[in-house]
Amino acid sequence: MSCRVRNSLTGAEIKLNESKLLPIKQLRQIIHEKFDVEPSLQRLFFKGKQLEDCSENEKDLTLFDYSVAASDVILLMPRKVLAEMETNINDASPAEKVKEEKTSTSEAPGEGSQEPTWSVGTYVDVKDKDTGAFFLAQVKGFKLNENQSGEYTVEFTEYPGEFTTTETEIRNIPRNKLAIQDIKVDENVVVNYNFDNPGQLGFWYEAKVEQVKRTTRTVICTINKETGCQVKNLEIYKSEAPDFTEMDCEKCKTNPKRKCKDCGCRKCGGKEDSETIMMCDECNDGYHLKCLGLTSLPEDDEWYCPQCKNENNIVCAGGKAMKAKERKEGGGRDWGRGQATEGRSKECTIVSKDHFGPIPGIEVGMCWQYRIQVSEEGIHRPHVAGISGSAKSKDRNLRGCQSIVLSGGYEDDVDSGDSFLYTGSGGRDLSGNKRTAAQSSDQTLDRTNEALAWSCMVRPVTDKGGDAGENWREGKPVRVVRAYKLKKHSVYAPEEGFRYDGIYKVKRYWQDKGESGFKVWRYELIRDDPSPAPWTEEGRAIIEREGYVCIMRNPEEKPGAGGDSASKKRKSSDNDDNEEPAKKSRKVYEMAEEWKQLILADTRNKALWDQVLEKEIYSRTDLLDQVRTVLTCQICFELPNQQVTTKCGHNICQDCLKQSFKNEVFTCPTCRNDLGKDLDTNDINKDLEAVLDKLFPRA
DNA sequence: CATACGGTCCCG
DNA sequence: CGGGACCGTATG
Repeated sequence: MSCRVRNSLTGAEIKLNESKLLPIKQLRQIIHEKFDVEPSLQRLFFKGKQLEDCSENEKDLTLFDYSVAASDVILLMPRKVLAEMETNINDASPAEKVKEEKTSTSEAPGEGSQEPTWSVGTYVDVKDKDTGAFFLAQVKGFKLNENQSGEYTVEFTEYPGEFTTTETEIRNIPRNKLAIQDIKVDENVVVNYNFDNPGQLGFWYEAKVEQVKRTTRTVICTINKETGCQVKNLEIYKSEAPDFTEMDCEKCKTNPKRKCKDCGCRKCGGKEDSETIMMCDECNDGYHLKCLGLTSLPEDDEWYCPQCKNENNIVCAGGKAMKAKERKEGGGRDWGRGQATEGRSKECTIVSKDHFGPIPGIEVGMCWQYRIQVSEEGIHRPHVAGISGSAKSKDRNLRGCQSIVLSGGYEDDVDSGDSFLYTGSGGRDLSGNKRTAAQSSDQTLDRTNEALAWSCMVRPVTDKGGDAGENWREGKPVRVVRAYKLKKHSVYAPEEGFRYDGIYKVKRYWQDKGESGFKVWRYELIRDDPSPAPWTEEGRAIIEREGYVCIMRNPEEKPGAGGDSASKKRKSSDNDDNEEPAKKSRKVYEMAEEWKQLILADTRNKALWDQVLEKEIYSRTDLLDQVRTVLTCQICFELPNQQVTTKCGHNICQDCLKQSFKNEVFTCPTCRNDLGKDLDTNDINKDLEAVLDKLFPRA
């Protein structure tokens, strides 16, 4: 056995020539000798696990127990005895004058009298030169080096001794978690990643986003020049890198005081008056208005720098359009950017994919702008298909159709509200990558057609059809959604979007000759739902009372046009004092009174709830997203279970917390505050539990 | 791998 | 403004 141990903070490594049965206790002794770190201060990691001396039944654990193989590397993270970390952990107020401390490194600032970005005493994140990961540290001193850039002395919380580092290696502690929709390609973010064992908890790194996969809520990014690192959405924070490092300029090290044409104005190199720097929509280079000879912002939405304007005789709308042209010859069309092809940003998990019957939390009359949202809610999962279900499940009870959508796409459909005639799918020529087409052949009783037949209580299911007669209610419950497009054929269609109309049952199914002349499968469904239908007076009253409105996916966008003009012409300036002329009133989501009461009752999380409620929220989904974002347990990255609320105002699963304490990690996983050993891990926040049970009902 | 009652932009 | 072409994506 010849594995290695690496000291994560110094980068030093030792090679072990011991047996696989080396007890962890003895490993600690070896490390003590070689690295001079006492066993009690050693935190040893392997494949995301922290090595422990013995198992629960007091048995000594060995390298073998952790499956450490030759060529593997065990990481040593020395732990400094946690000094009372006092206050101001998150108080990284920039550019505060350094107190005239006696620190050996503190010299009289040079003539430029550059001020430090971080003051002495501040807790910050500092990049470890060896691993590239960021660790909590305290600023101890500051001076200017010969290159006129700042040099700091810092002390890591978990490692003894002082280190010098440069401004570019220091960040404010990240504390803004990013929702998946707020993560943009090419942006810098802070992620938790484990190089040895991706997917497991690791260290915090700064990463550049390559790709956002909203379907799986994961992000592919580049960490330490290693591309393709996959990170779960909930582990991603906004980078707190100071503004001037946003591009990480190679030339000037993004020093704000130095002129640089790469990261400043292309013409003069200056970085002052950043709010008057315009960015070219083609090459993204910046130019001062004054350097262009302009006094005000141009009227046009797009703007191209002199170079790009000259290079392209036909001014084209930037990268996107160019790419579309490259993709396909002839015409240069630009498809596939719409909601139809966007993919899901989340998946309903409160019920399984093959769940029959209503979805907890989804009421008759609720309405969404796009099919994809209906899919996200778990009501009707397929993206395009009208019938959801399978007839091929091993478990006969799972054969059937969970849901259908009435979209008016089949001419043989007849809608009478409380009952309707539905047409099966297929019999269409979809070649040429189409999603719909005219009937051009006979439909067969397979796939989803067969599934829908299984929803009728008649057995066996055969291509002779079936009629349940009086017993129609014994069929499987089918969730029914009506689309606005149905308006053409039916008065029961919603005004806009896709509306959940409740449970229907398949009374009978039979083969018939369709209007097209080809054979189609037809189904009669009858409503069987305790909630009144949306088109009845009673139903309308409920919709009114509960405030169900069509939930828009992009509330910012006008309902009509699809034009997207990201009008961030200017470089982000911290305070936009030129207020937009009174925004059009948008429909804001009003949550049910019952929810509000429960939330108010959770007084321990008042700050957190205030934070959620002060945001502009447009829909129930929106609200749940926000709640999920602020409440996610930072250890397991799920919504907390049996959660304990810390004094610093964060929520952790009881089990996660206990495990953390067992590993002698006593810092809050969210803000790294010292939780102290006196936090009662049995003090479950029942008030929060009540809210979570209501907002995220379990199946 | 084939299928699918979306959604968008282009064009007439 | 309406119809045609056709894109990515979830599902079985």
